[in-house]
Amino acid sequence: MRKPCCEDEHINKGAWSKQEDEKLINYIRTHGECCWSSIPKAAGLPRCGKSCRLRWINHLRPDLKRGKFAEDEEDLLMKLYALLGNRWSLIAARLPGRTDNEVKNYWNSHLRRKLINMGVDLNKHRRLGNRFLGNMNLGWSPSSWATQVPAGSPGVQRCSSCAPTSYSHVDDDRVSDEASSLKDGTRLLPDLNLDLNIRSPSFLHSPGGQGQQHHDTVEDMKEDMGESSPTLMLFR
DNA sequence: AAGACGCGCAACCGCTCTAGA
DNA sequence: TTCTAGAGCGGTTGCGCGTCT
Repeated sequence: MRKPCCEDEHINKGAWSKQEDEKLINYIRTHGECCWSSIPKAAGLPRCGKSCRLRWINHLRPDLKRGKFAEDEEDLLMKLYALLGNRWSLIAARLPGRTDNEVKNYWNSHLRRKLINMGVDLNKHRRLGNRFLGNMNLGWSPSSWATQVPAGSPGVQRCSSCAPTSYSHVDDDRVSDEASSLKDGTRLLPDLNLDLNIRSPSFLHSPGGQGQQHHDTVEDMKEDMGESSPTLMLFR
């Protein structure tokens, strides 16, 4: 029987109060993000470390972008879901200012329904294999990502003894189980490019190259396939 | 006006993974 | 090598709010 992480009866649960938020923000501004399990005691918060971490990551970080998803974010989210599946933290890492929880909620409440309404069977949908990925320009590199996402939140120092937390880097290893097996054991995701320039899948071409059409852009594909939404094609 | 219903979001739960002893 | 604690993740739940009847 697993012991609950917050079994202390003095631990608060439920919505955070303004005072609690302020305590946590002040503590992290002073000491950095470090050792979540000790933060509640050190900051004088009647919360468990897990709860503090979640509150900070999902609501208090200064670099968060709130509000409705823009159309391009929505489009990128669909592409990333097609590529990564329900790895929300990885998807969120590629949507600057968005959290995994936010991405997950948005997917479940908006996009899933949208796709279902469009007749996309998400149960049938499986993550794309190397057929498709091999034709996508996934030129992402950890260094390029590092230039897009700061190593820490603006104005927030990091404890020198601690590794960065998840949103400040992309956890390549955790992607590896499926993605790494896609292409001769070569890890693909470290090369993921946020541009996600999609080239038409080779399986759409005639195999011999005779009469083979080369689609350099999504627009080309749309023209050829008469598709209104290139992203939707990922789910078909 | 009020009760029912649905939706969106915040937070919790329980699991896996990893690092250190 | 094994054990343990902490961190992180995805799934699920519960609450508040808006809309509908």
